[in-house]
Amino acid sequence: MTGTGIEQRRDSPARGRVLGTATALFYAEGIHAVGIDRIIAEAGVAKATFYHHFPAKEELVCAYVREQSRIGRAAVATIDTADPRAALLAVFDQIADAAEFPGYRGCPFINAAAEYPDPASPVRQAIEEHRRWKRDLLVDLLRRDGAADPGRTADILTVLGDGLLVTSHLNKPPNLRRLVRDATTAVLNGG
Amino acid sequence: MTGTGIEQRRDSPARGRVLGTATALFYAEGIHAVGIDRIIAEAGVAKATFYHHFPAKEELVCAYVREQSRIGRAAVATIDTADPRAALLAVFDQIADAAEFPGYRGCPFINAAAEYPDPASPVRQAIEEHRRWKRDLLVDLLRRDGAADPGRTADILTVLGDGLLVTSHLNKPPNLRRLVRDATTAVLNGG
DNA sequence: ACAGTACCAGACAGATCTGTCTAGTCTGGC
DNA sequence: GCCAGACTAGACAGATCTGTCTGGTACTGT
Repeated sequence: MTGTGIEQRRDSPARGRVLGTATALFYAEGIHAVGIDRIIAEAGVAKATFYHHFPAKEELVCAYVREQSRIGRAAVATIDTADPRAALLAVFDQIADAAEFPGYRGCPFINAAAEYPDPASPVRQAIEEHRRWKRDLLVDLLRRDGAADPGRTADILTVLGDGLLVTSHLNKPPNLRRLVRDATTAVLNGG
Repeated sequence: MTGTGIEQRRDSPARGRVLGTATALFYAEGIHAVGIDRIIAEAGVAKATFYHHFPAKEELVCAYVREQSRIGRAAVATIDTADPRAALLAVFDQIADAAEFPGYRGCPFINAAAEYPDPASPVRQAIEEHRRWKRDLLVDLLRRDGAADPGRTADILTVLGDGLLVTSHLNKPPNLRRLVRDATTAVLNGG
């Protein structure tokens, strides 16, 4: 049996163009602020094709969140985890990388959650899944780094990460890269 | 001359009802998700009255942000600042207070910024003004507390505050109050 | 008595949004 | 040859959104 049906549907060029366009627009301008008409126009896709791949806008928003999650996981996957301490620092260095990127507009998950108040909504659950993944990653690295209480230190690192993502967007403090490194090191040593 | 014109307009009962309703709805459900029709219906105000006080929705959104700023400043104003160190801890304790409040949905300024991408927009400038006020507050208290580099420590405390506001909403870590206190103390002693 | 204003009720216009539907093209597998 | 499915173009319906306008009531200061 060849890869028909769902598999092909997920890989179709039109679907990819829609998801790519939506990812760029949703992140840059917000989700409620971008309509379907604009997405299909910029993706060069017919409306029927869009609704063929995504039964409703919310499905597209979920796919957007999962796409952002995929991008984040891919970035982390490039990190060598042989040395857990170095890997933890590298994870946080990536925040500084992202913040320097032109068009940086904060954390896509925090921003999306701001637009979806209901914690039970599929969008929020997709966000939660990503945050669970990230926390599990931190706990694993911290355990391997010999942290006394990996769970609690992961919570503190989560606070630090969220804070860095927000502050680097809304305040743009100077010496962000050093601030990230110092704060991370302080938590890991003093944890 | 009596307090006519702008003064009276700002204090009118209808305007207050609109702003109060909008503040509750915008915070709870997001800004783009709440329409004018719903606000005036729940505030019990005629449409003409609304547009009499707020020429456009964006004016109301700006007033909402300033109202949230007023609420935040009022909360801080209750703190005794004789002891700057105690005052700093009290400011961060208020984050834990807010996070325990039923209906807590994160920081209204961070959430609003997520919906207004243009940093030059009036809404974003109102947000920036609040964040400037908060940073100035921290710098002042830190200086009086004898911090070596009040500006830099204020940046770190801003990261911490933003992180706590976000994480306490999206992760709800256990022992939040102790986490807030420990993290703040660590920054103040180690920073 | 009068002007000004704040207010209410609700129709209305015009734009935009989501989502459906029709009608037809192109391509790959059988 | 034939058919299923991915695709395009675009009309259409119905809801909702912002903002305007009409018309009328009530209070307030002069």
